[in-house]
Amino acid sequence: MTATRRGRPPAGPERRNALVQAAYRCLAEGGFERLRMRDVAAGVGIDHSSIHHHFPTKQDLVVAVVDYTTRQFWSTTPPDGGPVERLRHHLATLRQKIVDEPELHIVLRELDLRARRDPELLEIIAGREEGWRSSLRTLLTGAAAAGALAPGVDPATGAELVIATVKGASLASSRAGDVIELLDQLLIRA
Amino acid sequence: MTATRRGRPPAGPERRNALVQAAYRCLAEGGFERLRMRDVAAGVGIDHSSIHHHFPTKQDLVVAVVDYTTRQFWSTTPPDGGPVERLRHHLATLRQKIVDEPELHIVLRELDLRARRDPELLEIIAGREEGWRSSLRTLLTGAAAAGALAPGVDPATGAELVIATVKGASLASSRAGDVIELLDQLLIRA
Amino acid sequence: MTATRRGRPPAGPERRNALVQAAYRCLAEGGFERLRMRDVAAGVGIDHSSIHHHFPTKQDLVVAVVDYTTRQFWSTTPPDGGPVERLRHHLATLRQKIVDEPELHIVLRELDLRARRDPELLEIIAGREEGWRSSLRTLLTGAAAAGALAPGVDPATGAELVIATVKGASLASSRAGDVIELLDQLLIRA
Amino acid sequence: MTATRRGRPPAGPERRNALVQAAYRCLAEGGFERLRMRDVAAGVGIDHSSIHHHFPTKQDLVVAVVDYTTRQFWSTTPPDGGPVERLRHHLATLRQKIVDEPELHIVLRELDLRARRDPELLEIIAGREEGWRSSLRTLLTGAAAAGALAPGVDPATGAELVIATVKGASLASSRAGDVIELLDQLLIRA
DNA sequence: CATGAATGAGGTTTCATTCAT
DNA sequence: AATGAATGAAACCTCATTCAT
Repeated sequence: MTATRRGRPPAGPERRNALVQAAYRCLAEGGFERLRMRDVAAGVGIDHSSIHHHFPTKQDLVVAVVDYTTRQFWSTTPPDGGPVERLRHHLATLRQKIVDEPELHIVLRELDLRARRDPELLEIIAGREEGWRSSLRTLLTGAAAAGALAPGVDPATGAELVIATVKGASLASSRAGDVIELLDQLLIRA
Repeated sequence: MTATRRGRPPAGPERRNALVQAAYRCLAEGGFERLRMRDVAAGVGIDHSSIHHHFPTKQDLVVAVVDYTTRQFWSTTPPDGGPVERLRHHLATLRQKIVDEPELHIVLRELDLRARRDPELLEIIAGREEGWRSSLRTLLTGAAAAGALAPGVDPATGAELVIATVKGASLASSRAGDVIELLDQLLIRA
Repeated sequence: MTATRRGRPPAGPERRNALVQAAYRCLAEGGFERLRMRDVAAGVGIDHSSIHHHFPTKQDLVVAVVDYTTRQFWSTTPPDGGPVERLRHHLATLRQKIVDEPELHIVLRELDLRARRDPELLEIIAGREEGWRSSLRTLLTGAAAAGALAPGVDPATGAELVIATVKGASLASSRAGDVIELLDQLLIRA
Repeated sequence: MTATRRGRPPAGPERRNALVQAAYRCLAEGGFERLRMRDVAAGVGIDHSSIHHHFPTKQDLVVAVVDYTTRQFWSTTPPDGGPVERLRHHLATLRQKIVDEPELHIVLRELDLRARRDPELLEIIAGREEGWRSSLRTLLTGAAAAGALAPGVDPATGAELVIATVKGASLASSRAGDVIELLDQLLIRA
């Protein structure tokens, strides 16, 4: 067997990922306000000073977490089908994710707030969000062309509405399902 | 005589309010992550150890800020008129406030996140939000009765949609105006 | 009796001075290499974090020590008499100080080296040394005018020789007495 | 064949020397206060943990640097000629070295201070200095016998004066030239 | 009420060193 | 020999809090 020896944590680049995920969990639990290098280290079972071997500074770790978290969110496999179906599917996926993984969205909201005072994070997050935005616009434009959009809805503004509602709904995940369903209903013609 | 002493900053309950407002400003600028008793004290020009005469502990100050901030938000003079007009007016007021005072809403989002780990805050905030919620329901029910609500919209769910959208829109105040206008348009029949 | 209560360290500006002197002692014992805020604090019997109440940063403390140490050195009451007597007296005083308080000069050498990488210290030290230098020049010029200087000695260069020899001699205080005596003998005509 | 392996940095004893010289450069730049194994390793392009294959501990490296540095200084080829010429030549050489290589002397002063708290270094340095001292005494005794020494100068004390002045002068290399020239002039009869 | 001094827990980071590979 | 990962002690600094004045 070529398995790694037991009793030793498997080092290598996996350790880096493990740290990022541990930091993500800390963030989900206590927000930036309570993000401590010690706790992150404890999360993977190493000494807190060892983190600096992988991430020279706390900010470096934070950046990695932002990258990880945003990637986590915007990695949806786009389905086939017409624009209306794809839009519906997208909204359904969002709804499902908020219900299934509420922490992910909580962390994303935490990032939104942090980015206001951290240009480095802002750049990453804004970049990722821009991808989402343009994707939404494309879907809405397609739906509009198919005559399936509620009348008088500008696709660009519609995209903003979706983004805003999803973000706001994620702050109260228990009601998020109904909210997004209603948004779907109002936005797309039956 | 109950006159304030001459030559001294007017202490008393005004000092308490000043501290709360200073804390609010700190919160708007740096979030809970960077809320420091020292900075709050500096904001009103007193020594940081003096805060404890007004608020025994930091948490006490935070509670007071939550009270102040939520009061700030839900202090809208309800207009006269029919339910539809009142609903429209309410949405317009929300839109205006987000655009005019974006920090207020940022602080409210900060509170939303903090409340997840702070039952004391949760109670206050949830209480205030419940007021907003029931008020929205009343308006929407009235609008529905007047036949002015989009068909198939449950007033309770509609209230949640408004809350979610307003919260999410406040995270990007520059686009909030259009988003809430579109929400109005989709929700209320012309 | 208006004496300060026993059992409590007498606070006030004395504490600041006590810290500077404690830092001076640490410096004398271990040099900058081993200068620790903890040890300085222990030297006056307070918690190490309390130092920051008096000196926001370590560098601030270091600057204060430099000020204290250099002041310590260049505070010689100039005697009356002719230039030759004053010069002789000055050299005798230097000799005495090196023998009596070797640590003072060790610390001064430590400062000389540190100042090479610390512009803030350099400014202070260079300023003080310039005072010494010009004072030496004056004395040597006076001695030259009185025909008491060794022939062919430029007062300015003579001042540098005194400075260099004193500094070097302080590195081996046990031999410093004889060295400075010899310097006196070579520099000043009997 | 004892040839070095191709394509690899020539390891072996050369690596050891390279490390010592890198450490010397670090010392010249930042003193003991800022001497870091990491920086030394970076100076020769290897990982910092690899140093320990050549020097088990930092102190071992320091000892090697002391040996290297002191050897650097006292490796003067003694010239032929009479004692007076040899003395003059020696002083001229010292002057030249301070002017040409000021860092060498700065490092030596750094060592003088460190040796006060490090018996191991003290032994090495004192041993080397003793060689210099006795050599100076011999030269001065010779000069005295030739009637070329300033009257009333004890060779032993004269040697101390030279040592002290050279050390002190090295702390301000820009003025060292004139100072040592004046010392020569005062000590040796024209 | 306000302050200055002090505290102590805890934060991030640094660094020499060790060890398996 | 060299490396990457980990360690643990220790460094400077921050901050809410307490207390005597």
